[in-house]
Amino acid sequence: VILIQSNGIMERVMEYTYDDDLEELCPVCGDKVSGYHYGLLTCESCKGFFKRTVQNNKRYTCAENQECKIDKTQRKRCPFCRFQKCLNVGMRLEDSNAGKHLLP
DNA sequence: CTAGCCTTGAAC
DNA sequence: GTTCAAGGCTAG
Repeated sequence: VILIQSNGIMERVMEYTYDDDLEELCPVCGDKVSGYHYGLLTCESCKGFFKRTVQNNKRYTCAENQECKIDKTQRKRCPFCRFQKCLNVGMRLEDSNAGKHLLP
């Protein structure tokens, strides 16, 4: 946790100490992030994908053992595991008051 | 179905 | 008035 103070008042709080990833890639697919989406930094693809999936109650099935490695190439092959990973990294459609900057 | 751009709303 | 993120729309 990093605290940046200015004039003795806390302005911003950084949480989540990622060690390998620089905060510029999706934790899901590894594409370039476009900003904060659903509680964390994701790319436009995952934003749209997650939206489509959750909002329309999409139902995917994994042909394998639900252990697919999700990267920029395989993410299209297994939407099920992609979605699993989205959930696993902490994406939430509504109310994801987690690692945002300062919102009520 | 995927993914980028555009639009809209809320917070600041 | 500006910025950020959610949502929508469309082309491939």
